[in-house]
Amino acid sequence: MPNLGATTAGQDAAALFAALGDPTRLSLLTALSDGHPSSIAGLSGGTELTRQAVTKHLTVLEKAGLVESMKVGRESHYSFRRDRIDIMRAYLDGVSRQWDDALERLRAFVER
Amino acid sequence: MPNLGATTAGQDAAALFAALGDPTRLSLLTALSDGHPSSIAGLSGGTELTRQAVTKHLTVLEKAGLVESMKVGRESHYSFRRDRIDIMRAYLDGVSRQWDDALERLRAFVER
DNA sequence: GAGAAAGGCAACTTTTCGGTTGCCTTTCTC
DNA sequence: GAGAAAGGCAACCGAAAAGTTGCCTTTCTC
Repeated sequence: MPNLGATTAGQDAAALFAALGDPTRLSLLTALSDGHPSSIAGLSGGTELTRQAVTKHLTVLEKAGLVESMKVGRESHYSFRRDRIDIMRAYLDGVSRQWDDALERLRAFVER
Repeated sequence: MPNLGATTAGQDAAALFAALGDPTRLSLLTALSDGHPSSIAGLSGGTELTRQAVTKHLTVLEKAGLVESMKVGRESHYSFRRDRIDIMRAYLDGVSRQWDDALERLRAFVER
């Protein structure tokens, strides 16, 4: 009965959430969220991860649009894309608002 | 240099995001977010998925705390937990606020 | 009480994911 | 210009995830 044929918006949101659904990627994003664009070497330094592992995670984040990269000389500088965070927050707002509305309808129905 | 040793809060948030990072689960959650607790049969009806597949997804959602179940006769009724959505929104707020702060510091530095 | 509806349990297959290793190219820097 | 630093590319590995099938139990309902 409910529409389970994942909507387009749902697909997008799922891709974003999936990108965030890994502790390492979330750490990378947090590291980038301080505003300093960082190189791959800079981000993998101080970790037990190999440079390639970090590269893969950054690629996932970039494909999800949460991060963007720019070549600077021999380095790749990654930076945070704030607008995408807003998209997800909007999605979560939508879900919880829908929930609020449902509670409201339920209350109205019960009190009638 | 940056702290990549995934924080506790980050771990929690990652688990929540991971639970949402699948189109099917996101659809299930959206279906539940209208406030009607639904049975497994009700949720899998109208999908190409088997009942067991839906059950697995619901288990994932329940372990992540996004959903709770209650036995009613021979049925299991699943419902949405709104408070967990708030946790994720708080995380996203934190990330984007940090970003805002960084921009503010940058602006202050440039204008000095 | 018999058949059907709802679902739990467990084994199994296939795909994806996180990660590593090895090698090659590009760009610095002395 | 030679060596080092930064990183791209591709093959490979092990574990987890997504989904299926088959069978058994519980609860309705006629």
